[in-house]
Amino acid sequence: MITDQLKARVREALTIASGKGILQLNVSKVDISFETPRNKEFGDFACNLAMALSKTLGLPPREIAKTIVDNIVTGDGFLERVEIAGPGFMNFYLTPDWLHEVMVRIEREDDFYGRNRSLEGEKVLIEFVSANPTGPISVVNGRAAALGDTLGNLLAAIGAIVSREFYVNDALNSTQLNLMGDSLAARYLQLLGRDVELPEDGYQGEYLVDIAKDILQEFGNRFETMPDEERASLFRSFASSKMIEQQKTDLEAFGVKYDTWFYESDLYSNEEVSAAIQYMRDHGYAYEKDGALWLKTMELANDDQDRVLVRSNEKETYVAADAAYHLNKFKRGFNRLIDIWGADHHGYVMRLKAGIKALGCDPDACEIILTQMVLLMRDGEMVRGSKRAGDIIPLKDLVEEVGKDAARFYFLLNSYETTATFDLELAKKQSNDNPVFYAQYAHARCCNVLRKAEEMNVTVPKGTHVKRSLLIHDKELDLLRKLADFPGEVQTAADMLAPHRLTAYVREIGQALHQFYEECPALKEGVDPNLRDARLALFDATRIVVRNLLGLLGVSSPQRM
RNA sequence: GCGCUCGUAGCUCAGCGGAUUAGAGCAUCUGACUUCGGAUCAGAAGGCCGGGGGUUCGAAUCCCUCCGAGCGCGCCA
Repeated sequence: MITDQLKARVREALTIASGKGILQLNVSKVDISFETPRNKEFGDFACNLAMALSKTLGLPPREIAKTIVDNIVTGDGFLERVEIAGPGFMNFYLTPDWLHEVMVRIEREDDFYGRNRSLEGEKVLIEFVSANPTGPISVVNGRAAALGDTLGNLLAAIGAIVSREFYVNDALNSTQLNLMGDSLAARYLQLLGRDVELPEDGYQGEYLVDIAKDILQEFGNRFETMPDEERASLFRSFASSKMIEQQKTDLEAFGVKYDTWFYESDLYSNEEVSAAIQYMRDHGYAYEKDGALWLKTMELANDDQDRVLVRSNEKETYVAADAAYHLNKFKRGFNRLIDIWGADHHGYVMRLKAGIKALGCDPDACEIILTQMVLLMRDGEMVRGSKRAGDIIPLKDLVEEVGKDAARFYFLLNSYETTATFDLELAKKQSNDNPVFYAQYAHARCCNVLRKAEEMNVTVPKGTHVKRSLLIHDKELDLLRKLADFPGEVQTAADMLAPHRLTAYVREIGQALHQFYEECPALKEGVDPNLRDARLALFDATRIVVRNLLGLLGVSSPQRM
């Protein structure tokens, strides 16, 4: 990256200065960082090192800056000059050549432009959505789905091996699932004309009626007369398997595909839960009280009270299963776990971390991302979004209404740290204004110009063979600057686990492209062929960057719209 | 009551220690079609960055406090 070269220059200058005894510091320990100034007048890159060093060196920032600048190599066709500004900023002005070279690089790296290997060797497991199999994927889950999937793309882009996982809460002691099975059985019997009521607090959603119809069609009335208990267990498994199937379909329509669907029930059948509990006992992290088994979460994770692992009725709690589950993740070779949860589970973070620690694993290797709530609005009223009451808004509906691209982009638009209000009507209405189209149009526009060139029998030239130094128009340089930012933007977004930065960035690229398009014609009459070719090459480079960027977001790049 | 999170333009949000003008989009108002497709571009207007203290050369950004909103505090998941 270009800033690495600048860093090397600065480090060189520091070494010289400290060699002369002007600055007294351990050069290898100095952390040098660059930023791209908001205002172009402040150069291509700015460095605040002098201010940062001011305290440790006991010298005024501007004086330090001067020493560094005096010892830095400039005027060699790469770095034009360095200026000191304001309280002690060093502003670096590069020759436009470096921007022109970006075109060559983009062309050469093509699909790989923007990627790097900084996370090589890291094996990351991202677990997200993991909705109970008691209803369809809702728009509320859409946020986690878009976030998790895109984070996966991002981390993979910087070299990690990424696996996406959905945890299916299908354990036998799930009361929700039992209730769901009973509700389904009631629907089934109702369809057969029997006068059966839904269980109290049962699941009211229409989707259960649909599933009941499927069952009726496939198996007829053969479950009508069987003993209640037998039917209950049968319908419980029907309910969950049908639901999971549907969840898979809905998520795939949203562009999310998991590497694994991990069943909680497997943890039990493989006795991993009991083994985990035994381990905790053996290591003194669990104790008995009031007939139950407790985990020392106070000691392990500063919890305000200890938590139950095994109830007095001998059923394990969620803590036990989840600890065992995370141990399983580590055992599969992942050295970094990312869990995406809704903010309503934040009270649970400590417990899980305690559980992980009690099993001898490193709690810090597990990052838990809490997405703020998505509040539902319908007809101007808040909706609780309860699956039981059947008032959820399915993600499927949104995807069908506005399309996968707009739906995904919608959720990636802002940080997961802010509470979002979701109004389906508004989302539909706004889909025409969704910035995703602005970005996609930028891509289509590039394709269009290139296509037009071919129609005019102009061969689209390679950036390598073009007179790049002709690109000196403000809008050309602005666009090139944006394209040059891409690798850094990917890195930052991945480091911060913040995909929403990319949705902001893609709009900036779009803007730069559209402005360039307006002001810098390539194929109009009277444009010098050399300039025309250089501009065509720039369109092509932009096309590649936008396509790569949208790809990271899981959004398609149409050639025409 | 205790804990976690969030308060930035009319609305939806970026910015999360840096540069005397705090940025986008939508909505509002003006302009640009003899066009490489206007799903575009140019411009205007709109803010004591919830209030108050503090740390710092420098704060929307870090700390404290108050106010407001959301969410948690089960032998539920």
